Amino acid sequence: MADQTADGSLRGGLPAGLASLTGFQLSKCGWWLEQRLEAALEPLGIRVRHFLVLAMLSSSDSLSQQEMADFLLLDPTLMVGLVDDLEARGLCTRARNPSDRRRYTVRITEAGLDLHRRARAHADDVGEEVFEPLSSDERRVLSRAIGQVMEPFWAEQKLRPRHKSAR
Amino acid sequence: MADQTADGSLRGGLPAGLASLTGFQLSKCGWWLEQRLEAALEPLGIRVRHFLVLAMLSSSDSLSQQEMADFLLLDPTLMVGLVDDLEARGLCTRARNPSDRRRYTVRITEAGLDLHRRARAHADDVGEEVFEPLSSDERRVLSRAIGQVMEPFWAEQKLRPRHKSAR
DNA sequence: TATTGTTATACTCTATAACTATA
DNA sequence: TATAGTTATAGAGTATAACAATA
Repeated sequence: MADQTADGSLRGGLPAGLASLTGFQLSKCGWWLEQRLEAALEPLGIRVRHFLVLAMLSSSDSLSQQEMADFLLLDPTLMVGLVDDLEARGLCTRARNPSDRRRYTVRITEAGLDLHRRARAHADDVGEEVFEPLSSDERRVLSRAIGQVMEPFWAEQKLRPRHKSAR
Repeated sequence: MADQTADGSLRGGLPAGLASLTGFQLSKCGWWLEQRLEAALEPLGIRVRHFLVLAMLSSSDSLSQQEMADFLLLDPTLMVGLVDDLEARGLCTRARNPSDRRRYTVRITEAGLDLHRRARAHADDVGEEVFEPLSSDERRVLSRAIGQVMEPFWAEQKLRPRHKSAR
């Protein structure tokens, strides 16, 4: 490992034993991005998870609460309050699915699309700032690599029975 | 965005609105790595956070509990029990720092170094599996990119006063 | 007066269990 | 019998506050 100093720490002061763990750094990077986005979304009156729901709905005609819980790796009981919040603000609508009346058909509204656009702009800004040390080429490689790494995860996730999913 | 299907979802079924958020994927990737490592370390009788403490100590002569809490972004009160656990198993030692008797001088033992080596091997195995879709070149680029992105974070973290740190 | 480490407590968040309605 | 959604509750995890010892 390069950039190592005499006392075993790297530039920035992180001990080498930690700095050399890509998983640790990646995990904290995800945490950092989330914290910054949480702060950036505060003026819009939503949390990151609301934004993620809007992001899902913005690219799908409609989704059920269960489907959304699966994608976000959240417990289905948490989706209740989440969709409640969005519905109360007119950002999405809930309607019973005619072909399976147990399910809701959740759809994003015009107001929801608008808020999503603004929130997405904030998310992109945060990404710009956090990934600023990288060249645009490096950013593309990073983005593509993460997507490629996660593909088998999402595929496996899809096959897993709901009631046994470990979160 | 490539690989998009008619209904707005990507291969693997993740809605495009989510899949295109690198931050979301990166965040879940960190979560996935952590979950898998948690499971891999169970036979060793330690959790990921114990491993991270050992990893720090393995590359430093000694550290105080405060320093370790800062590096791991954990509340200092949590370090008490964590070091308790390790000390009880003979994996580290606690001694008062002679030059500042408020601080502990936490040092890793031979048994601690041995357990760290075994845990690190598990961590590397998990990394191998998760990053398997990438070429070794891509892995190097990814690892280096994450480290580069996080450098300013750790530098800023170091400067931040302890009692005001937001976690 | 400020800081390290500690304990006990309060709080936040999430999962669990039980329920209704649909299938 | 199983699943979608809901509610209330219990549990895990974390931070907060207060303290002792030291600087």
